Amino acid sequence: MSGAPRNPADGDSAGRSIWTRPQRGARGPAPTHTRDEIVAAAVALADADGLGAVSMRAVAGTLGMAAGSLYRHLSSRDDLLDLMVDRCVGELRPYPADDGDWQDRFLLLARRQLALYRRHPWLPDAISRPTVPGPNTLAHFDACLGLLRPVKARVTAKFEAIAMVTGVVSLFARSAAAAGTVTFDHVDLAAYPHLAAAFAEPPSAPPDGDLFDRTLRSLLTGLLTPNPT
Amino acid sequence: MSGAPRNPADGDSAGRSIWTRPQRGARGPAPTHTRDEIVAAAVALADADGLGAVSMRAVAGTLGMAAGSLYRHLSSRDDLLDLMVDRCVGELRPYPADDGDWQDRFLLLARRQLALYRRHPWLPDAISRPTVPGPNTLAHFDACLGLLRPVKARVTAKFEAIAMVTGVVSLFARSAAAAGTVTFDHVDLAAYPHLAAAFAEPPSAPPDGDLFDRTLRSLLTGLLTPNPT
DNA sequence: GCAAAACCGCGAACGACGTTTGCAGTTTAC
DNA sequence: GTAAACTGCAAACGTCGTTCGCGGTTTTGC
Repeated sequence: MSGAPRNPADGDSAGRSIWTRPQRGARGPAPTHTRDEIVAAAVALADADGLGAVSMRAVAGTLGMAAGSLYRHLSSRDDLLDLMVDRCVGELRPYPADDGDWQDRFLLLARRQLALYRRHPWLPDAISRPTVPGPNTLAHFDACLGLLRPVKARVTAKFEAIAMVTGVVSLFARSAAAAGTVTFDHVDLAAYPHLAAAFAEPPSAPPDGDLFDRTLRSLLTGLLTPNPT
Repeated sequence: MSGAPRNPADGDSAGRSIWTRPQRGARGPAPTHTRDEIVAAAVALADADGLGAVSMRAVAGTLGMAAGSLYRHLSSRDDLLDLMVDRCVGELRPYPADDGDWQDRFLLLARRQLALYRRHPWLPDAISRPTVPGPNTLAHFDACLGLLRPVKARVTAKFEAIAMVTGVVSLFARSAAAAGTVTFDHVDLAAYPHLAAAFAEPPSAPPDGDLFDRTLRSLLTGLLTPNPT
């Protein structure tokens, strides 16, 4: 009988999170697949068919291995999602240098973040979920703090601003992904006068400036400006 | 043999969505539970243990019925979630009157929305999902448009502003629900200098004014103000 | 060198999930 | 009064995340 230990670093207190668990044990045969391969396969699956397509069986299947074998590399599907998130957040590198106008730099990073979320539409869903931040996520956060160094504000205010900007970027990505999904067909507009009036207007094209830019700029100045209190 | 029709209004083109499906058929015995009872039970379950606790078996169980029987009232779990959302959005009534300063009124409604999301922490998750808007959701949207009537802006701009405010309220609710969840323990801060510096600061309490208020105000003026373009 | 310990991948299984189906019983319409 | 429509139930299907025990492989310690 082989006994209790089934996973590397599965002891009482060591390696509780993915980020501290060794990629492979030091004793047995070489794994046929690396952790990176697994995460890459999962990301490809999610990019193609959404988060729901990332099942243990599907991920293992594209790699030609059995579903249970995945648990040699990670201890749960949540771990896999955490790894996927951090891998994609790594695409944000390199971060903008922290010189010049801080708001411009910050917006540049936010725009890159938006592009990232559009490239991986499942990312907002994977992030809005109790997550253990990985090295790339921490580095991104650190870079944001670096960009905000010239700003005179409390640290908590900066934290809040970063979180809010990240959240708003998610909203933009989501609304772009869901464009055309919401339909008001087959709705009796009689009971909703303002809605009916809105639809009666000529369907003017959206020629306003850059909504993303304007939104984030007003958000940043609102949150990180020495407010009169 | 009873034949094809299994659900009320299950024909070819009628009653495709919950909102057009009749609550019960006209022919058979009286249902032992109403649709409202089912939705209320599901909401109670979600309030207590989150969206994951809302399984067909659990909902049916608390009502003393079999899981499959639920499909006499709705045609999928997604339908149930849509009903739950709309039921809770109904708690936003009555809407503020559309006189006085429109920004104040709008913020009042947003604050009520935040309270709603805190009362039902699963709501943001249930909303961020392809959803068919129910009557209460439509009424809420209509009320928002009513409050924005004195604003001189394109309809699309108003739509965007409403969506953005709703999204930001979700963010606030989520961040409040996840407060203390994110932990930076067991992280080697050496690699993240700005993060380390931030934690080195005295942990000043958050005595800033009203973050919610400031955020939404700057957002609204940024989105609904005649911008110079 | 050699045994013990640790690790790898596999296939089968477990419990929970959403949903479907056939059936017996009940109510309404014609 | 008969046929159609509806209700609820128990059982089942397929999928999911996850666990378990098994042979086979590699390293450790002597």
